[in-house]
Amino acid sequence: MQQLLNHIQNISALSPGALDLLPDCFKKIYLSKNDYLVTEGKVCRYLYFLEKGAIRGFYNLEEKEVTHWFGFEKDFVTSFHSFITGEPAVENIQLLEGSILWAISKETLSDLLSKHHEIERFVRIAYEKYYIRLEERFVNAQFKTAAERYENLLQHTPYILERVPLGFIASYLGISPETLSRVRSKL
Amino acid sequence: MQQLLNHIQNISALSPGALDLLPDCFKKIYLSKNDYLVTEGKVCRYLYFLEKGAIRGFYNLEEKEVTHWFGFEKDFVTSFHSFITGEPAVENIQLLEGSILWAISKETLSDLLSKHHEIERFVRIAYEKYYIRLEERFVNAQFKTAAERYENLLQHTPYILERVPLGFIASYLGISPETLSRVRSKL
DNA sequence: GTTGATTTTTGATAAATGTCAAAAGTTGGC
DNA sequence: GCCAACTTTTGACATTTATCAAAAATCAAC
Repeated sequence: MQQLLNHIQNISALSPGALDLLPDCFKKIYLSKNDYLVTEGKVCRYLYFLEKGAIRGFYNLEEKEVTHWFGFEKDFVTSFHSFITGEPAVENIQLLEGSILWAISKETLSDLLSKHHEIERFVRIAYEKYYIRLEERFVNAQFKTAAERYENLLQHTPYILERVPLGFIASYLGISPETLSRVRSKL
Repeated sequence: MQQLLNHIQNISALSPGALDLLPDCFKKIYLSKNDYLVTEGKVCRYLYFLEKGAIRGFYNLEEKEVTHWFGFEKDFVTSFHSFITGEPAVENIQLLEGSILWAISKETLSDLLSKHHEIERFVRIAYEKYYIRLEERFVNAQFKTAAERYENLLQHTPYILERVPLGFIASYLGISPETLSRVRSKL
């Protein structure tokens, strides 16, 4: 819990009063490798903070699993579209390692946001960071070659390589495992 | 101005008190086709609401202009990364048509956000909508073929075709103008 | 309307990446 | 340690998309 509180404080300082409310709002969850956190077709009503572990988001596109993001320590994770809109998730979220998470329900979060400007502010600022991160990935995905995307990953998020099988990374980069293998052999 | 106020109310209801503050916070701007709103290398200190007109964001990648987004009526536009971080913009924003915009400075907006929970809330909700929009584009960009991306545009944002030259649209879809032309001839 | 500039299309070819199949390597349970 | 399952690599080939060049179409200013 302390790690979550620290992470929040890092993004936007909260008053002791607001901070004290948080521990009761989150529920600790332990999950094993390969467990599912979110399943396609079901509404995702929780936002999670990943304290320890690794996780991937993927969906099934024409018989194939397409992994489109990874989460690690200190990431907030959820099926964002489903969580926000209340529609069924189109993606699955699965554990890559045994993990420890903290879950907050949409209702509890909404309540916090309504009652505490400083928590609303924290979320607003967190969104800015996540938006910028996604924007970078978007540009990378659409306008760079397979080799450039891989080099970019090496430079900016090399820890992914240590913790995720190459097949998932290939998918994450939008290339086939064979192409990734060839890109890697030429470096 | 009324259009801007309506649009904000549509996203998240504001009290009359908060709403009354807004007109003085925005400055009306008229720009002509081909004018620049944001230029690469300069810090972008304003957020804009596009009341009337059309606009594109692009950057120069290896001698080539890469258009990565369009804005139309009722869109908030800015060089988001630069506006949020205060770093120089890496992109350019250029008018595709003569346009009417409302500008708010970062300082003015920050002030509103700090003083009024309901405006912070509105921005938080607006971010959610923009995040979901970007997420959809990301998945589309990375995991669909050229033809699928074009068909997706036809289905979801056909008005872009009416107002933007095909060359820019090709770039927006991440394909060459020649490929776009061929995709179109087969439908 | 004519003309020059720009955009779009068409054709030929090249480069990047995907697919399929098989071999090699790795991993985890027993 | 061994075996079965899974992942990664390698090779041959197919497909998609880019590039270059030129023709056709469109646009904008006079």
